[in-house]
Amino acid sequence: MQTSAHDQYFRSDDHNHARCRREAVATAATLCAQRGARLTPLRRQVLELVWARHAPVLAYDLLDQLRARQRRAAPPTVYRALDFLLEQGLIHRIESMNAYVGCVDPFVEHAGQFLICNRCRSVAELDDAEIGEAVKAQATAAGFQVMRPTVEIRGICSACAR
Amino acid sequence: MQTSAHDQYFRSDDHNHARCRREAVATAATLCAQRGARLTPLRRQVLELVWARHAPVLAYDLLDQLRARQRRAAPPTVYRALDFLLEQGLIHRIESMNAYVGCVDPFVEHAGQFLICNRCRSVAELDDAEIGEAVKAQATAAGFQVMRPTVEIRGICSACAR
DNA sequence: TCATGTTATGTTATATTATAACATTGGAGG
DNA sequence: CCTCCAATGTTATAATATAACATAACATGA
Repeated sequence: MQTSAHDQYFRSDDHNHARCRREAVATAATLCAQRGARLTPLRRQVLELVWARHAPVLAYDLLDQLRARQRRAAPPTVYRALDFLLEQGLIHRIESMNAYVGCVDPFVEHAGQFLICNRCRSVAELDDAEIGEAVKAQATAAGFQVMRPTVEIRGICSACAR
Repeated sequence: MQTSAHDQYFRSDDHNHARCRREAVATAATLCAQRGARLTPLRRQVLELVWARHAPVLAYDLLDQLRARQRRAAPPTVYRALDFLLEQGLIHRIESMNAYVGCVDPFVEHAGQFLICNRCRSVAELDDAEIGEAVKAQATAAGFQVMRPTVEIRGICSACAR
């Protein structure tokens, strides 16, 4: 399989995504166990659904999918599970899409920075120090105390630009 | 009147905001005239309402205010005016709040970066080259073509932290 | 001037996203 | 087992946004 420098950002179409998802859920289970947080069957199921792709998923799409899998579900079912996963840092909310995406590094808390393709919707999650420092520098100059930085870069990924 | 280094970011409570608003609307009129875009009474009125403060305004609050001023208005009335103002670069949408804020530099197109106080909701609009370049560098490394960068930093402004 | 096409606004209905409030269930620890 | 608290179920509704079509206003060339 060929690789390129871009691969560390966006996943190729043919990467083993089942494995990504499996590992993400396993990691989540470990972290929750460590923290005494309960990754219930519902929450785990929602996490799996969010991990369907490296792309943001809408809350009501999750709702439809839960219902398709014979689970009684209403909007709060989904939003509460998402709230739990957000609190645990297992997913991120993409503000510019009202959507949710799995966190690729849930071990340490971080807001993340996202490159989001407008065509295929794929997301690359970054945690770039230079962006973070540039933001911090401006905040400091303004006497501003950062609580939650949102950095979402919309555009076209290399695969879609070809 | 005392000033501090922070003033170039957030406006003090006692700045002459009526003047900010007047100038913003005058600038908008000039730009629209230059471009052959029509800043109709409705659009101008919405722009004035968005400029009520240096803080994001919700679409349905604008709707209520239009109605309070004896104008027949429905949601599309407001959203269409907002769309026009966004297209002309006269306002920005704050994705993390579903809200809209006046652009402090509408002469050149730019996405802007925002420091937003969670307490008083005041916004400081930046267009910092370092942030922009750090984002650009990551995008380039990922082979990603940036179309619309969203940078919204939520936190506490210096006035509210005191 | 007025006929005409185009842009802007009015109007009604509905889609989409999210939360409030209260009832019920189920698990963990005493 | 109890008991309590956390999790989920359930119903209703709030908040944000757009679709679709009707009417009005405006610009411009005949």
